[in-house]
Amino acid sequence: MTEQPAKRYDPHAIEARRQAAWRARDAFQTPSLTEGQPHKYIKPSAPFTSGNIHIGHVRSYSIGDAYARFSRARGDAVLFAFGFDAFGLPAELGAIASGESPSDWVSRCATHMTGQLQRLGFSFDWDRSFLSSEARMYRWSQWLFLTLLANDLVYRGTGSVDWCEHCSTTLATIQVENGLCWRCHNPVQLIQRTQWYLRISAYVPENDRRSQELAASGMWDESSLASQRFVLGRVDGVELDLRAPDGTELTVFTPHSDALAEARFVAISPKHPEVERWVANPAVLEQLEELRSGGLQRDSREADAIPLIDTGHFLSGPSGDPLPVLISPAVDGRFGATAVLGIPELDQTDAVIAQRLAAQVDAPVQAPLRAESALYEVRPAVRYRANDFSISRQRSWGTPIPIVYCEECGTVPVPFEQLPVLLPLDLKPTGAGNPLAERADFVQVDCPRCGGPARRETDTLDCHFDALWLWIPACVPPHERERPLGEIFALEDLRQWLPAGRLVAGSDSGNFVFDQRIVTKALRDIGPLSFIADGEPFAGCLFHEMVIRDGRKMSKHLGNVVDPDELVERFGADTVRLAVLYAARPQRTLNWSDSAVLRSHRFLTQVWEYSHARLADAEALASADDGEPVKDTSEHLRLKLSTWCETAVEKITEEMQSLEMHSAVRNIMRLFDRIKDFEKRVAARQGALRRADSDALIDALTLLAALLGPFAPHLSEELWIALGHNGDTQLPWPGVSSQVPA
RNA sequence: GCCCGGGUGGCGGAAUCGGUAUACGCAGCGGACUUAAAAUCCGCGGCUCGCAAAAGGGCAUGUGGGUUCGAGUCCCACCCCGGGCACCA
Repeated sequence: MTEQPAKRYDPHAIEARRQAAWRARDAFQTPSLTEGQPHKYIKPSAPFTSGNIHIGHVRSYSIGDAYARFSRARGDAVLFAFGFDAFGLPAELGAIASGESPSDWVSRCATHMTGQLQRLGFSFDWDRSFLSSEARMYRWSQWLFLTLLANDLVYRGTGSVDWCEHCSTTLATIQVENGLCWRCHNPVQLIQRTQWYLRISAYVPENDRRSQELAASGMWDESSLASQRFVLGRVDGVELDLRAPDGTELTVFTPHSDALAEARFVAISPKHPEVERWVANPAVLEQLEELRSGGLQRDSREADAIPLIDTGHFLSGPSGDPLPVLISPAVDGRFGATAVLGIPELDQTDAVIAQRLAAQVDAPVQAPLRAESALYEVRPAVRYRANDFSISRQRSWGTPIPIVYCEECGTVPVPFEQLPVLLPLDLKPTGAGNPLAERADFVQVDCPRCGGPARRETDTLDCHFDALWLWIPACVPPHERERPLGEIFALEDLRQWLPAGRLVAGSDSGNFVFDQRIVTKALRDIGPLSFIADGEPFAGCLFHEMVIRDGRKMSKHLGNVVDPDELVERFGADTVRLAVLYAARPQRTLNWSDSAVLRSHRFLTQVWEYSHARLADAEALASADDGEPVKDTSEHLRLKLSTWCETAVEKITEEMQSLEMHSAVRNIMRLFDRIKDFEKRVAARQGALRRADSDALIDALTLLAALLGPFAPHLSEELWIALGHNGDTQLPWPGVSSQVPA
C-alpha cells in the first residue's frame, strides 16, 4: 500500500512505450474507405526542409493532431499525412553552407525532422509522407505545368528580376541588401527576362464568389477568410467609357462613384491590354519600354517616387473637363491591370500624383477645348488586386520546367509520356550562376517534335508552384504512387478523400491557399478534378497564428528561440503539446512563456499520480469487506459529479468540433479540479470514500483519460490501460448519453 | 503609406450574450513536512486611504470622448507595440 515507484509520472518511459505500441499496430495507417463511412482528410501544412522542427511547427501539428485523434475517437476514418516542401532557395543555401548537394542536404533534414515529429507523437500516416523533390513527386508539377499550358493558363511574359553581374545570377529579394548583392556586395541591376506566368486572373472572380459560400458554410474560420479577402484585394466601384477627341474609348474604373466630377486625370496600368494605343509618341514609347524593363523598384512604391508617364493624350472627363492620360504602375498595386480615374480630393495617392503632374509640366499644355458635358453610362464594377504571377526561377534546385527550345520548332512542350524531366542529383550550387545551365547532359536534348538539336529550359519552377498540388498526393495509397497521373485522378480513394475536410495551416499560407483554390477550379474545368463541383480544395480551414517570444518573432539573431527538443527532453512530448494548445486560442499569436509548460507538466503529473493513487484506494476498498450498510450521505455529490462530467463532455466536444483547443484543455483542467473537489467533499462529509463513491471517482477519472486522448495521447492511453481498459485500439470519445453510469 | 492583430497586476494571461474585472498559472510572501535543502502540499495576494489588523472607502483593463441602469467587451477619434505588403516560404 505504500507509494510505488511506478506511480511516478515518467513521461519518457510512457511515451517510448506508447509510440512502440502505435508502430507495432500501425495505429495511424489511413484506412481504405468504405461506402458511406464518415471520413476526414485533415491537411497539415507542408513543412519546409529547414533542418529542424521549430515551436511553430509544434503548435501547428498539435492542433491538427488533436483534431485528427478526436475525429478517430469519434469513429471517423482519418487521413492525416503530409509531404515535405523540399525545393527552393533556402535548401540551396543550406546545401551551399554544408557543402552537400541539395538532394543530400534535403533528405538529411527530412530524416531528422521526421524523427523529431515522431518523438512528439503526432499521428501522421508516415507511409504516405514524401518529399516534393523526389522525381515521382515533382512529375506532378511538370504534369500540372503542361496541363495548364495546354489550356492557356500558363503563358510566357516579360518581367524584371534582380541580377548580379558579378555572380551572374538572379537574386531573390532577401538576397539584395541595400541594393547590393549579399554575396559579393556589388550593385544589383534590374534586368528584363522572359518568364513563365500563371494566369490566376482567369479564376479570381470565381474565387471571390466561392469565398462567400465558404463563409456561409461556417467551416472556414474568420481569420482564414480574412486572409483570402486580403489576397483577393477586391475593390468595389463603378466604371464608365471615356472618349478621346478622336473618338477612341477607354473604360476607366473608380471606387469613388459619388465624386466622378472631381476627376483630374486618368491613370493606366502598364499591364493594361490596351496600353499600346496610348503611346503613339516615340518618346512616350521609350519611357514605357524603360518602365517595363526596369520593373518596379522596391523602394519606389511610394506615390512620390513611383514612375509616371504623361502620354500627352486627353480624355473627356465626366464633368466635360479634359483629363490627361498617364501610365503608372501605381495602379497595379491597388486595382490590378486596369485604368482608373484619378480623384485627388478623395485619394491620397491621387493627390500626390496630381501634385507631381502639376510640377512636371513646364509650359501649360495645349489642352483641347472643354467639350460639352457628356452623359456617360456609369456601371457598377469590381476590380481585384490579385494578379498573374511569375512561376519560373533561375535556380537549379527546383522542378525542371518541361519545355525544350528547338531551332526549327521553337518552344516545344515535353510530351506527357516523357515525364518526368529529371533533375540531376549531383548538382552543387555555389551561389554563382545557375549550375543547371552548365550541365551539357541536361541542356542538350533532341527536339521531341523533329528530333533535331534543341536546348532544355534551364529555369525551374518556384516551389510556390509545387505547393499548388502538394495537398493531393497524400490521398494516393503508397502502392499507387507510381501510376501515370491521368490514372491517379481516377482512383476511388482519391475521389473519396477530396476535397480535404480541414486545412490547418499558419496564417502566412494565405497566398498558397488562394492559388490552390484557383488551380483546383482550373483542374475541375479541364477534367481531372471534375468531381469537385465548387472547385474548392478545402471544405474547412483554420489559420493559426505564430509563436513569438517577448513580443518579437523568434530568431537566432534575437536569441529568443525556443527549442522543442530541449523541452521534450525535460518535460516529455505530452507536456509540450498540451502547453502550446492551452496557452492561447489558435487564431491568436502565442507569446511564449515557460509558465505554460510548467503548468502543463504539473497538471499531467497530478492527473497521473492522483489517478493511480485513487486506483490503489479502489483496489483496497474492493478487497476489504464493505461492512454494514450505512446511510448513503454522498449520493447528491455523486450526482453533481456526474452532471459536471456530462457538461464537460458536451462543452469539450463542441469546442473540438470548432477547433477551440485552448478552451477544451481549460475545461479538462477544470473537470480535474472538480473531481478532486468531489473527493474532498465526500471525505469531509463522511470521513472516507465508500465503494459507490470510489466507483464514481474512477468513472470520472476514466472519462478524464479519454478526454485527454487528443492532447496528451501517451499519458491518456497508459491511464486508460491502468484503469482496466483495452489499450490496443483507439480510445473512444465519450458520448454524452452513454456516459451516465447505469 | 496600406492591410491584419494586439495593449488588462511584478510576469504569461482569463473573462461565449454588454452583467461580481484580474480565473488559472509563474515569480513572491507565510505555513506544513524535513537535521537541512530540494521536491511536494496548504494558505495569502491589483493599487491606494485607513495608526497595526479587521470592517469599510476611493481608483484601476493604452488615451480622450460617446451609447447604456451597467462597458475590458459596442461606437468615434487618437497614442503605442507586433506582423505582413508577393521571385522567402
